[in-house]
Amino acid sequence: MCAALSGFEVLVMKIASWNINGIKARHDVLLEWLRQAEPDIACLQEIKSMDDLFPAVEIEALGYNVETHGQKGFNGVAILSRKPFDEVNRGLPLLNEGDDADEQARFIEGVFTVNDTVLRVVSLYLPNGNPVDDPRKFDYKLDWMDRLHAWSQDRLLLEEPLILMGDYNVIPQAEDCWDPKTWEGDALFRPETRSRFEALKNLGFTEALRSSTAKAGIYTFWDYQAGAWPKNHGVRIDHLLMSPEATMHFKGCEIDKFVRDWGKPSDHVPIWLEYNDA
DNA sequence: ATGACCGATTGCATCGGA
Repeated sequence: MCAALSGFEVLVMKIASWNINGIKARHDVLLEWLRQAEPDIACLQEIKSMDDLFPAVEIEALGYNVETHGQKGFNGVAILSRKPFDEVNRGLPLLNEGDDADEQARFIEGVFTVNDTVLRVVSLYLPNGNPVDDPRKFDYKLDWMDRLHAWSQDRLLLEEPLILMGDYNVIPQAEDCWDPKTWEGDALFRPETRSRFEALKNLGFTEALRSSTAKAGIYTFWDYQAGAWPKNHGVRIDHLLMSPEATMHFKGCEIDKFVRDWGKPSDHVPIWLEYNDA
């Protein structure tokens, strides 16, 4: 109201991340959440679909541009945006030339224009890493985190608003899970994993949720098994990391827990931030 | 009573997820 009266418009964008655990199984739930939550940008993980089979028609009918980086059966990420994409980059670069190619679709970057400035948004699905004694799993996870670190160092040199959002498969601290003892030794909670997440943040990122609250027991994932949801045995593994230039626009962070109570839910719930574009 | 999982695949069992 005041902004309108004073002659300039303050707009707040809603930018969300959600591991939907399969677009085929979650199509109707996703559409309902898009209608209710009305995000301006939504980063999706685990679409479990090839690009040309992604059901984009009804999503586009709600006003979204759709860009995917998918593969058959597993993984796969996407970005839905009401703003047009200026640029899309798929896949996280390798650390060294000659390294084995990464066949897994876990990373997509969208570039947008907001009030004549750049906004970069990444949807990422970091490897789970279990079991830790399998190098194809845990070493792959740690290597992927090293690649994300290197890519982020490079991007931060641009000094632009940049938001890295997604399913990190990282429990940052003991208070981010129901029972730390049950997670000891798990790839999501191993010291090698948590120290890499800390190192990534220490490049200069601000974690949206933790800049809003220090409360324990805030979760974004509840396993389908063993009544984890009704018992509130959750973990906080979906994170939003903001570059300094993005943090200046940060207004708040929320988790759409209510979606976990809907029929046929994903095991993750959406997490989103408000981005003041003035 | 005390909470027995879910999604994708060419499948009617297996894998991957966390």
